[in-house]
Amino acid sequence: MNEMRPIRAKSGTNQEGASAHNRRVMIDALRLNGQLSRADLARATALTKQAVSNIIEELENDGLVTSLAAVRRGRGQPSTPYRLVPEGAFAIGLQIDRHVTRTVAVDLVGTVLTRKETNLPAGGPEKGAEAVLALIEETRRALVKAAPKSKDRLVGLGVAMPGPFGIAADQDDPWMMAAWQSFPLVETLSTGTALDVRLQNDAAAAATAEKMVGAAHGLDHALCIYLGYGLGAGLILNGELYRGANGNAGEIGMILSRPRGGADDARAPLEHRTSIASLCKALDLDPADPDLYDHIDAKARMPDQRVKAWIADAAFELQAAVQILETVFDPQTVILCGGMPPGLADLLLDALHPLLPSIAERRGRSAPRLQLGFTDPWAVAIGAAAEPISRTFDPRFSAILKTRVTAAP
Amino acid sequence: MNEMRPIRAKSGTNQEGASAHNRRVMIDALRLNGQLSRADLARATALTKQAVSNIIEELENDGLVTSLAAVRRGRGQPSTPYRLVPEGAFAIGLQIDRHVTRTVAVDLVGTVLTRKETNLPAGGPEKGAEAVLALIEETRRALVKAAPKSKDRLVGLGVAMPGPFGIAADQDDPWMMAAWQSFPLVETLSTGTALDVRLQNDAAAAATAEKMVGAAHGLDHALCIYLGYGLGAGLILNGELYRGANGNAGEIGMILSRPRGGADDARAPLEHRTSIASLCKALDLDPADPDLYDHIDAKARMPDQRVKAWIADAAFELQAAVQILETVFDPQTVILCGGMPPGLADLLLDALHPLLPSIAERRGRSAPRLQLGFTDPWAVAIGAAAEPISRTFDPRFSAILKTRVTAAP
DNA sequence: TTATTAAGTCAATTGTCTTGACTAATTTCT
DNA sequence: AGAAATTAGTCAAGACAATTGACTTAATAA
Repeated sequence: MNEMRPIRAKSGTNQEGASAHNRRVMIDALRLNGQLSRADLARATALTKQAVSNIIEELENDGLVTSLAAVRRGRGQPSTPYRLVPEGAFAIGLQIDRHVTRTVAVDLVGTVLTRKETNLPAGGPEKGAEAVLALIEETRRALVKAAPKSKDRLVGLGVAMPGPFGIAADQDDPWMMAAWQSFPLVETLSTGTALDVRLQNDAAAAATAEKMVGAAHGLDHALCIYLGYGLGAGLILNGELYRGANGNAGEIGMILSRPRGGADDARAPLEHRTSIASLCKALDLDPADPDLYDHIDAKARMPDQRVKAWIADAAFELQAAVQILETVFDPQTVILCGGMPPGLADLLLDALHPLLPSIAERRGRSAPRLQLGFTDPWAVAIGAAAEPISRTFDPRFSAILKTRVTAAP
Repeated sequence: MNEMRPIRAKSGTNQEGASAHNRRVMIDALRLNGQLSRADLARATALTKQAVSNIIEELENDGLVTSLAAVRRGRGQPSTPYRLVPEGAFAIGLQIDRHVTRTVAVDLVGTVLTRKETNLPAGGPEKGAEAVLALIEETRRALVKAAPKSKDRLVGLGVAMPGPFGIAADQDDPWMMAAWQSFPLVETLSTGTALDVRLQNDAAAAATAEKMVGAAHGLDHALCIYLGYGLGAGLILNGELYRGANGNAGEIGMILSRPRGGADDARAPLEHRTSIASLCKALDLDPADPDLYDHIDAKARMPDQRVKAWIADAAFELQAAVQILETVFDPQTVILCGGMPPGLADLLLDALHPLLPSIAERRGRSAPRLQLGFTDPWAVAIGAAAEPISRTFDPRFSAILKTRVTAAP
């Protein structure tokens, strides 16, 4: 009788949605400002003192916030500040990369409590999935040992791996990332761990880390360029990570552009020239070498001609990338991060200046156009762990709505 | 006593915020689906039948929706569909461009009711502001004549002009756009018209038009490349127009890239090669000529060598721009629009194919990677007029919050 | 004719924020 | 020293909007 076309509509909300949002706003405000009194919170959130009082009391009962000693702030009754309780929530992060697999556990404020690293057995996900589950189990045990409360307060498992997802990928990748990308990893880990599992690409995870405990803390519009084995960008727009229609937003390593000295139509992916993979190629390093980081570190400390040439090339491309991202997104700042030795990062940042002119050159900037973020190789795993915390506690549109709008990775 | 640092926090919400959101969700659903019954709406929005009934009754009393004849849909009581009432709201759009100033008035569903065009007196905003106010007044009168209800139902004035805003601009622009860009236009128009005035750049306006009545209707992730006198992009992300930290997001005409055949470091703004301005330059046309459109139309119908060369050049650059945007945003589709004769648009679209490979090439795409949007020169003015409608009636995060978070243009 | 299904209403309930009056603690003014 | 002003925070009642569950109405299917 009826054609049964699907009805397209956004979800509605109710008082509980509003309440959930307000709880998140309180937590966000405490995270951003360190400590605030109930009156501070009322002013900052435009809610009434009474509403704030009720919510704070609830959060205190839930073990998410705690009061500090009263402070006198001039005239009037002294205020009682509140702060987040780190042990209020925990999450585990998993990074699957080509040469290494890492897990970390973090608490509500982003402190790292455990970290583990392993090399997956060759053979892709069919064999590797089991090892990954074992690693997570081990991490969980270590976390419970370090923080017994975590047993009931684990909010989820965040997974980060190189993107893009859902695309016919390079088949000539010896680390079988393509196999991992098409493997039903989220489902496998969900059933294997009974945790809420979400997947993002490594650049997005790096951006999540920068947002929670790094240079993007408190910024609503920030872009993280992540220089790892590949090249990507994590996009923080309107205070939330932007994923795009298919979870592949920010894969700037796949921008096609002309190499220096190439012909007009000789277009190649940016990450062929600007990534740790390209550095390894340029320096004849073995990317699978467990001591790769130290080798690169040594090279960066005493750069020879080949290192200098790679840096010049990479900086040339990154200048363009930064200018493009600034022009397209109009962000407050761009953050350069990646799993590389600090020496290399400094050389690269240096070589990027002066930056190309862009609309980001405006009077009264508060943040620098480009700054260095985490270069810690663990940043991606930390960001992966930060995602469940962010999803559970940060204010976001989808958290208000009745049926959670989940974007497929 | 106290250091008085500002407290950073997001705004809270309450039942009224939730209610406002639900109203918007209903209107959005009716806009997207044409007509829906209360039961349909309840299912689609995850609200209860009763809640929907109350909201719909209220919207009907407010003159925003109306019921249609009951329809039998198989077993069960027939349902009563509702649809939007076009006369429920009106808005005026103003486009200030280099050579021409246009106003249009639209209703709730985006139908254009009046359109006016004028040439501003030379001398920039000091002299032009008065003429603009007069034009708006004239439009308002014409609108009231065409739709008497509009007198009490005018929700705002949307203004579109070329960006970027707040940047030290080209001073050698004979049309004094720089002067307009630094002129306090919003304030002047606000006081002069007593309307709610908001400013956006022309590409954003074009995207707003595409979203309300064009190719982006119902899409949550779409990019509109706007080829006008300059070159820009309007970004629809998560169903909302993205403005960036300073309202300049999408100014892709200012991407610096190497011209075909140029040296590696010979970087120039994209719009120097890809814009109607560059076309005029290439064809020795006078951009201020009131018959410019017809001249270009004639050229496009019988393209000579110079036209072909320009198209090849522009398409070469646009291919790269589309690939960059797809890679960075991972949208559902990219829409090419602009104020140009359809013949030229077709030639351009043709020359853009085959598109460069990108992550947008995935199985099961529902929308084409690139499609043609409005080429109507009035699209920007229509988009400007659609902005107040969208701001007033579309679901958006900021509409739920207590203190409206307004981004400065 | 009867059962089933679906749309939509009625009336009471619930959850959450708001309102306005209040208490408490501190500094500033006289 | 005492009074006034200011600020933090609580108490209790009220308002608002969605929910709940029973009900009515109207159609098709058996």
